[in-house]
Order: sequence, then structure tokens, then C-alpha cells
Amino acid sequence: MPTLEDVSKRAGVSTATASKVLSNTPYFTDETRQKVMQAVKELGYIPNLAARALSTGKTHIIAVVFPYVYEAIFTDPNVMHILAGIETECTSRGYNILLSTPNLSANEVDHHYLQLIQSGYLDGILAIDAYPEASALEPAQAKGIPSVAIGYGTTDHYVRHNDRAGGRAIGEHLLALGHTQIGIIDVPEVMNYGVQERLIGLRTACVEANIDFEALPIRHGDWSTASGAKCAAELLTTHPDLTALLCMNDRMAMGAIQQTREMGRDIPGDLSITGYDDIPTAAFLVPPLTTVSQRAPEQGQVAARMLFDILDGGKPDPVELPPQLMVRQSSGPATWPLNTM
Amino acid sequence: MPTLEDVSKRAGVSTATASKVLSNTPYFTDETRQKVMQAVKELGYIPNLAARALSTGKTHIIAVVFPYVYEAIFTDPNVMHILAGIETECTSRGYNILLSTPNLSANEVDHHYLQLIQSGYLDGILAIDAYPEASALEPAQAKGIPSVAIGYGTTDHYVRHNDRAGGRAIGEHLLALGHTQIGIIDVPEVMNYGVQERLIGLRTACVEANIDFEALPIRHGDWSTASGAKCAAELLTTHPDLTALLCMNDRMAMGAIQQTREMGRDIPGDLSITGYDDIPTAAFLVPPLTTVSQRAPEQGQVAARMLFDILDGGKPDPVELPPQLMVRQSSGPATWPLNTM
DNA sequence: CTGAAAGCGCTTACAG
DNA sequence: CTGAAAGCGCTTACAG
Repeated sequence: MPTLEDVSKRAGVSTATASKVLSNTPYFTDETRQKVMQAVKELGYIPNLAARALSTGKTHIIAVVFPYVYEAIFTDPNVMHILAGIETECTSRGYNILLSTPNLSANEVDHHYLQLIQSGYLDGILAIDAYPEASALEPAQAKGIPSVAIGYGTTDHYVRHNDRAGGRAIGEHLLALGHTQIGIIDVPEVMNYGVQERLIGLRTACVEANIDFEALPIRHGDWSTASGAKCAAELLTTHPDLTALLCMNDRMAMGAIQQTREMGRDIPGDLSITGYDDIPTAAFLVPPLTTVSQRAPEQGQVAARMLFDILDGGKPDPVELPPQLMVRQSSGPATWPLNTM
Repeated sequence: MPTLEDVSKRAGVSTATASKVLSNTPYFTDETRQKVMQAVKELGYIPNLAARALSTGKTHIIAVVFPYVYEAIFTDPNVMHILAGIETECTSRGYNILLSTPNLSANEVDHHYLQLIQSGYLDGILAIDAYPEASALEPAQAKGIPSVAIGYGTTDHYVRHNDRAGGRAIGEHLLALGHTQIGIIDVPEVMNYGVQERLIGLRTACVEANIDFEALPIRHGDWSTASGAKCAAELLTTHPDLTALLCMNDRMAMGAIQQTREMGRDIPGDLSITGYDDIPTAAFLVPPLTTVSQRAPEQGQVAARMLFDILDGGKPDPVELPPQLMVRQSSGPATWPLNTM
């Protein structure tokens, strides 16, 4: 591999000159400029990034951190869409993405991760922080590496979906359709901060509609389709008067839809079902699912932009992306239990 | 940040000694070993990877390359599962993953990508090569960087799903159920090499069952759910005697299922529908989809292992993973058209 | 406008 | 068993 020295020799200049020409420093004769470029081309010279990194302290690598706090991250469409958004932005800026999936369980620290953070390899970090208690960014902050959190972290810089507004929006949607007997399928509190927020938003919607939120029946799933089906079965059995099922993610909603049909009830004729996330398949379920989009690609893109802003010396404000209600055919006007009997 | 020199000073040894102790070189007094380790701990020393990379030529970074040859890669469950498999293997080996998504369109070269490849930053490369004509690994091979292809590349080292066996398996399944009037939904030839192979396998199955493969009606979609619905509508309209629809991916199968139901036909009572890929939702469609698993996570894991084998000086043989037929409820015994009239 | 030289932080023959 | 010293390939004050 040709080095800068090879280039400078061939061009008949010093390595300092060659280096500066390559980094577009002004004040150079067109002639020397030409000579250097010529040599670069003839030799097929490509700068050695490790050397450059050592000397400048900049690697042009930013880490994208997906903590293993919950099951299969690579299967989560939201996570993947966030990654896609990040990728778009980083590529256009000439930055490379290093993927890191540390194990953030409380008892043991992920040594590999800590080493990476402190290795000097990273110009910046983008991390998904599902909840503050398990922030992937703490070590990064301690080391002073520019970082922005996606979700509910503890950093100054973050971008997140406005879950509270999302919970409220989906609640208002159902309420506006006349539903008052709404069953809720969520997950245990500990698993997700955003879900808490959505419930608060939902409560607000209920209060405003004079519905007793606390009285609504609720079951805890684990995000999986199977758990959605199970929760739906329980809810519909114990509360036959329910006219709607509000699920905290689309996969549980899928399970609920399947279960409901197996129990012989029509959707949305007899029962409305809503999801959350707007995964790609949501629009193609039978019936197409009413849900809330978290605008994941935008989250990723905005986060990346914030990071570059920090890298440029800026102090970007946090961003909360408003939810996007996707009304489709799985929700419809409430039908009184009497009608269906 | 403390450097090796800080450590050596504190320990009262040379940097050479400190370095060697840290890399577990034998022949050192327990005492010096202790002193060094002690200093490391006290200082919180973490080696600078850029410096190490410059001096050893090894970065412990391997690039995972997903060419932008077709639409949204980050949305493709197969691709994501491959990534998950790679991640598992790399993490356990202490390697970091650099994500690269070069634009491999024929007319223009992706400069960023070429620079990255030749930058000395990468110890190895894992690339998805959908078809030989747009191999992401050519530049890597030219530079002599260890690399393995996932799919249909041109490298010595590759791992792929045995598409031919997969096409044959799904064909034999349908044939065994008594289907002879099978409509095919695939994609234009140019888009995917694997699909060609599946069709060859399917033909083999037909030949063995004395079915005229060439006579089977076929429509070209574009992988999307919508295109699947469209193709299904065309096929069922022009060929009302079809008893089965064989789709080249699950998403098109989803569209086909939806369309078929809208046309008032029962699945699998009136019509069997099969997919390919076994995406996570396949099992939860209504009805659950019969399909073929490409075993994507294994592909990723095997590819990573092969790469590490090469890095260790080995010459691993290519691997072809056999398909895994997932029989579910969207396929059933063929019913003669007369029955449904 | 251009160059000599030091330095980034590590590793590795080579000596002893 | 341990160390002095060169070298990896770049960039950057500092001079001129």
C-alpha cells in the first residue's frame, strides 16, 4: 500500500505539503497541487485511517448502541427503522457506523463495551435508552464523548417519541368512536418507560371524556404476538361487554386480532382493536390495523443530526417527535353489547 | 487519558515490558506482572485502539456490507436476521462490527466504500451478495482483505441458502397435497439470483410429478405486499381453476392472502398459498403461512465463523444451508374446482 | 507558499 | 526476564 511518503516522493514535495494539499489547505501553487494529485492518482493512494486517527484523535466512526435490555433487538422493526435513519444521515456525512450491543444487565458490566467507549475509537455515540436505569451512555458521558440518547436516557441531548401524546391520541380516537368499555393490553411496568407515558396520556383522554380510567380492565403481555392472543382471550372472557382492545404494540394487537376472530367476533364490527408502532405489516393485516407511528426513521435521523451538531460545537435542544395516528380498519364505531347478542 | 507510558512509569518498568505484560507474553516475574497490573488498575488505563491498529495493522473491526441493490435493507427481516447472527459471533470473539451500505449501481462507484475498504481500517469483510454482477467484495478481494460472501457472490468463501432445494421442497409439498394447477408469483429475473434457483428446484419437483412446469401461470411482483395482492388478483381472474399460489416471499404471500379473501375464497379450503423466508409474522397470519425458512441467523453466524477461520489462516469450504420447510395452515389438500362451484 | 521535525500511543525485533 | 529504540503513517505547529 502506498503511503503519504510515497506520494510526496513521487510528487517531489514534502509529506507535510502532500498532507496539506490533500486536506485542501489553501496557499498552494496550482502546480504543486497538480503534482500531488497526480502522484496520488498514479499510486492509487488511500490514506490510512488508523494513522490519521492516531494523529488527529478523530476516527469518523460513531457507535450506534443497542443495549440488550430486552429480547431480540434485530427483530424489532422500530429499532431497525431507527438504525436506517441513522445510517442515512451518517453516510451522507461521511461517517461510519460501528454497531454495539452491550449487555446492560445490572449485575455485571460489559467489559467489551467499556473498553470500546474508552478506546479512543469513537467520535460520538448514539444509543437507544429504553429507560434511565440502564443508560448505555453513562460511561460515555463520564469520558466526555459526545453522545445523544434515543428514548428515555439521562443525557442532556436526546430525541424521543412523545409517548404521552401518542397514548392520548389513540385513546381519543377510540373514545370519539363511542367506546367506553376498553380493555388494555400492555406490558409490566419495569419493561418500558414509554409505555408508562402512554398510559398517562390515555388516562388524560379518559378523564376528559369522563371515563373512569382506573376501572378499565388491563392485562400484561410481553410484547409477543402469543401474549397478545392470551391477554385478549382473558379480557374478552372476563369482560364480555368490552367493545375495544387497546394494545401497546402491534404484535400483541396481531395476536389479539387472531384470538378475537377465533372467538367468532368480527373486527371492527363487534370489537375494535388498536396497536402501537405501525410496523410494516400493520397496514396489511386483516383487517388493516389502526395504530400509532413512532416515526422511527426520523428519530434516528434527528439523533444523528444532533450528534453532528454537537461535534460541530453546537448545543442542540432535545427533540420530542409528536406521534402520528394511523387510522385504519381495525377500529370502528362502538356497537353496544346488546346489538351483538 | 492515561497512556502506556504513564502505566510503565508508575510501575517502574519500560513501555515494552508494560505492553508485553498486557498482551500476556510469558517469561515475566510475577512481581513485574503485578506492578504493571496494579498501575493499569490505578490509572484506569485503556489501550488506544488507533495506536494499536497503526502499529499492528489489526483493528479488530470487520465490516458488514449490505449493498443498496434493492429497496430498504433495514426493513428486510432476512437481512436483519443475518445481521443478528453475525453480531452474536463477532461479539463473542471480541470483534466490532462496522456497518456499510454502499451504493453498488453499475454506473457510479461508491467512493466512500472504496476508501473504507482500502483504508486499512478493516480486518475482514462480510457482504451480502445478491448476485455476482454486483459483488461488493471485488474491491476487497483486489486488496486482499479476507472476506466471505453471503449469497451469490464470486468469492471462494461463501455461505448461502440452498435455494434450489428450497424451491423443490415447497413444490413437492404442494404436489403431495394434490395440487396440479399452481400459480406462481415471483419477481423479474434480474432482481435476484436465488429466485432463479428456486424456480429450477420447483421445475425439478414438477418434472418428477409429471406436471408441465412451463404451463404453470406466472406473474412478476416486486417483493411488496401490494404487488402480491395484485398478482394474485390477476392469476385468480385469468385462471379460475388454480388451487394453489406459490409466492417467492412471505410479503407477497401476505398480499395474496388478503386479496384471495377479498375475492371470497377460503384459505386453504378453496386455495392454498405458500410463501418463502418465514418472516416472524408468517406464523401469525390468518391463516398461518406455510413457507420456507432460509435460516438467516445461521447464515450470518456461519459466515462470521468462516471469516474468523480465514483470519486464523484457514481455508474454509463454502457452505450451503439446506432449507427448512415450515408447514402451517395456509396450505392444504387440493380441492377440485367443481367442489367450490 | 513550502519543509523539517516532533508527536500521536502503541508493538516488536533485537540485545543483553 | 527486561529495556532501548525504531517504526507504524499520518498531521501540525513552527520556521522560513
